[in-house]
Amino acid sequence: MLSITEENYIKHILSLDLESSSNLGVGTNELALSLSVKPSSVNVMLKKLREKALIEYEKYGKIQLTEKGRLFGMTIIRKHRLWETFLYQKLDFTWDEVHEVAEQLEHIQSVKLVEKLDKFLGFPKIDPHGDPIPTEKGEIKIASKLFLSEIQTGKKCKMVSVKDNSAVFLKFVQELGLSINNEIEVLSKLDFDESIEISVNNQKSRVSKKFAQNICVILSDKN
Amino acid sequence: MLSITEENYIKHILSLDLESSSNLGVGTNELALSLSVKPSSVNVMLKKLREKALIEYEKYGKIQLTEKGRLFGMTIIRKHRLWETFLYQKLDFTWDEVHEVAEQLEHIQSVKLVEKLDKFLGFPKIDPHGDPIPTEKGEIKIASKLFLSEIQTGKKCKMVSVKDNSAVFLKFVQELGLSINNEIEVLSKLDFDESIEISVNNQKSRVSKKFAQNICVILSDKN
DNA sequence: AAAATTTGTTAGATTAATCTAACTTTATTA
DNA sequence: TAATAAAGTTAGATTAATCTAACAAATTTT
Repeated sequence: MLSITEENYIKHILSLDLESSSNLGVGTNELALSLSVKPSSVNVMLKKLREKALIEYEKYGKIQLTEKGRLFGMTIIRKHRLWETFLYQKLDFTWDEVHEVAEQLEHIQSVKLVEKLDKFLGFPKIDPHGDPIPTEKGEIKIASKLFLSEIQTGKKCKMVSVKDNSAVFLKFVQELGLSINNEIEVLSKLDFDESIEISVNNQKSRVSKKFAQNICVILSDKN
Repeated sequence: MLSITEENYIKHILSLDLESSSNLGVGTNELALSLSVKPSSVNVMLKKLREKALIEYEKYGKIQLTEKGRLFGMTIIRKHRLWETFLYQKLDFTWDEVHEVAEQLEHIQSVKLVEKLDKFLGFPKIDPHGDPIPTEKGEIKIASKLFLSEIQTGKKCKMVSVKDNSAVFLKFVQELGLSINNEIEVLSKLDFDESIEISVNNQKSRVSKKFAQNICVILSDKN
């Protein structure tokens, strides 16, 4: 069994890996920054994780998770996102409060607990932030969250969350008739100011790039 | 903030204190046994807890919690019992599975989480084992759990749980028409074999001392 | 390609929590 | 009450995770 510290190293390696589309692996300093520890601490731990066959790495090289390490990381992310869903849906935590508590809950060791929690929540596919919840086998089945600004012209997507959670922003979102689970079609993009023309509920609107960078969506299956 | 280890020390001191009706305090070896560590480890930690004003103790003396320490311990017990209730009532864990997981969950740090969990569960007063759940202020308001064998002749009590959870025992309990929340009146006790005559649902039965030592009850208010 | 910068590593120190082994104090019993 | 047993303490070692400071390798810039 892994210590909480080891779990956090694995989780951060995986998260950094998932963020950077490239498959080159993670650097020592990068990981140290992400974990808020010094690179020398990371270096010590890397040797330990390599011993346990959770990562592959050699001196001055990049860090890569082994299949075992990846699976471990995925179950931690799975637990994190299930707990976030629980806190949000069942305990009425707000959107921005769930992360901190889930950081702790994700380390609870009990396979049965995760299974039962999943069932209790009705086998959710995405968490309150719109991020996909990995399966028991560590697979991410649905498309990952993107920003509306990243969707290609002509494609349809579904709104899953917002990045900015300020009252001002949310009010504007509402005025556009946008809300969670709405389908959005990207009609056109203007090179001039990078503004985007979208269609929601058969109603066309034009939004700025900055706005689109704060709307989180997943690509629809019907593309 | 306390480490998980420190929290466990405080919790065990409080539990040993609550178990032993006497108010003499807890011994080093006793605590070491309860925590599954060596007495020398306890000794080191005692100095630390004294520094933090959580316990009172002097060399070769007994360990006593300060008011601050007692409150801390109570909030850990409160969290433990609330989580046990959650696991049992909402996630369909069995009676004997809840403890192990609650041992981990009790260390999650979030006042808001405890409040919201309490509300979600409908402000329960006792946990699945029949033990009282302390209030936010660290008070135990309802009578503590006793064994049926400890109830005086003529008194009424309410069944809250069983100690033995074997199928054989539970079947026998059922045959007597006994179940959770039933009111039991102790009609008489026989000095000869210490058997007890009880009344449940206006039906009289005679049970052995051993049987009565496995039925957990709380005294009724109407005594 | 040499210099400068960034990135990564090593050695040695520190802290928390534990252990073993030797010792001291307190309590029990013969 | 003296001997024995039980309970409690101390010193010194160990492990995990961190740090600082000095150093080495790789990359980027000039």
